[in-house]
Amino acid sequence: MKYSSSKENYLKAIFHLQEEEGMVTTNALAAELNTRAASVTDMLKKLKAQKLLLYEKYQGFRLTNEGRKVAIQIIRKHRLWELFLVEKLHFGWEEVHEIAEELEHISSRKLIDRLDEYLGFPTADPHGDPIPDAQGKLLSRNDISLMDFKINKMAEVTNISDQTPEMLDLLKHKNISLGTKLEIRKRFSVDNSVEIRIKNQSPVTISEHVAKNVFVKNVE
Amino acid sequence: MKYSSSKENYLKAIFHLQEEEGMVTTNALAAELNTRAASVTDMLKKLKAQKLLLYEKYQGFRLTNEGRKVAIQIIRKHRLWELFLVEKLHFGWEEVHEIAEELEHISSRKLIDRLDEYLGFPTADPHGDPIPDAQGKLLSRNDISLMDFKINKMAEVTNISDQTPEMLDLLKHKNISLGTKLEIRKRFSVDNSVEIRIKNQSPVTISEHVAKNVFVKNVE
DNA sequence: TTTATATTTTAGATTTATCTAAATTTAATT
DNA sequence: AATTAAATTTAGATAAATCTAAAATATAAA
Repeated sequence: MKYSSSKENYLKAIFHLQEEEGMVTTNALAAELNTRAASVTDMLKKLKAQKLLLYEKYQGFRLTNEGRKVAIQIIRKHRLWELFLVEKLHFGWEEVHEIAEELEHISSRKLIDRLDEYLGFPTADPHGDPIPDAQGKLLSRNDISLMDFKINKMAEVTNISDQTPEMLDLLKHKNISLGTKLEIRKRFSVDNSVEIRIKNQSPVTISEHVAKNVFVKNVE
Repeated sequence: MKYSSSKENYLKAIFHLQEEEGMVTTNALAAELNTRAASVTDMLKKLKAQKLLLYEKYQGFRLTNEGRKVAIQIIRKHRLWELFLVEKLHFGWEEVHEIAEELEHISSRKLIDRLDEYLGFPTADPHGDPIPDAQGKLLSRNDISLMDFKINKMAEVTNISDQTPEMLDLLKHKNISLGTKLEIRKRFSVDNSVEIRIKNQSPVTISEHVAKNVFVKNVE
């Protein structure tokens, strides 16, 4: 089945909000898609009619299995294209999102499977997000915000969720990038800032905002 | 400026018909785009309003410089993507057209210039058609239909304009492909068929239809 | 050059995705 | 529990791209 770019964007946004926020509301979805609540309601009805969404008015909504499947395929395409742009065309990881927003709607299944193969069946995109495989299996990310990570344990940076140039500038300055190994030395409850230490470097402090947007995983 | 995929398709089709047929008519354009004459008229008005087309009703139409420029950029994108699909993702040249029809509407200029670089600034796509450069300069194809080629002179196949599976099947069977060197031995005026001979092979006859769709260039 | 035919254009609908403003329903607060 | 506020949905419009059927224009044939 083929769906319009607009429908695909709705499915993807619902999927993401479901994952991250648990609950999805009409308003949240409107904000995410830069549109109006009324437009969202219109589309929810269409998605329901196509059995991509379980929806009763005023009672909330969630993706059907089919809707979820479609959303995951879009995410797969988005992330594979992002990786292609960074790895093969040497784009910066901060500039690929927008282009991938367009590329993810190219429909050919064969194209995306070939691209996957060409890239060596990668498991994560340039931001560290997992790439669903051809069967739509999405490895759950076992990473966690630095904000929530335990103290005095070695962590490895797997993901930066805020990709603004300002954030990237700060991280570069502090020598933090994907793969950086560090540990939390101290938390300051006044402002929720944390002091971290990168291997063989002197400790630095990062703000709550930064800590919330840097994701790490355990390193034994 | 950004134009809808539909507008881009119209511009491209007008450009192609202009090149190949000299004159473009509303009906021819409708046929090319698998749409109705009335729809074409509607769009012609919109293109005129955007100064992409010179058009007076009932008096015919042609692209403005701007319209031509846009069309050439679409063609550049189409051909670069086709080459990418064949060279990097190992698609057969007969299966890439449809996918490139979608990819050609991705808007990022930087993307296409990077792709161009990645492919080594190629000058022709997998069908032998020239790829316009970043400045929109389109090398004129110096090839000619086998139908019109002179007799008893060595020719090299540069292009197959009818890409249907039936045509490709026939060409494969007769050992004709891009780069094949052959010469015309005889023309039969009854049915406009031509007898050709590929180097070191016994002569074969091809129909008018086939000869019209196989393009060749001179070989000294 | 008039008539017949073919081509092109207009008029009026339809579909998809949007919007604003008003109405409805649910949730929160006194 | 009644009222207010917030969230959601409906009603009615709009813009883009398309369509069919009818009208207008141009071209070809008698």
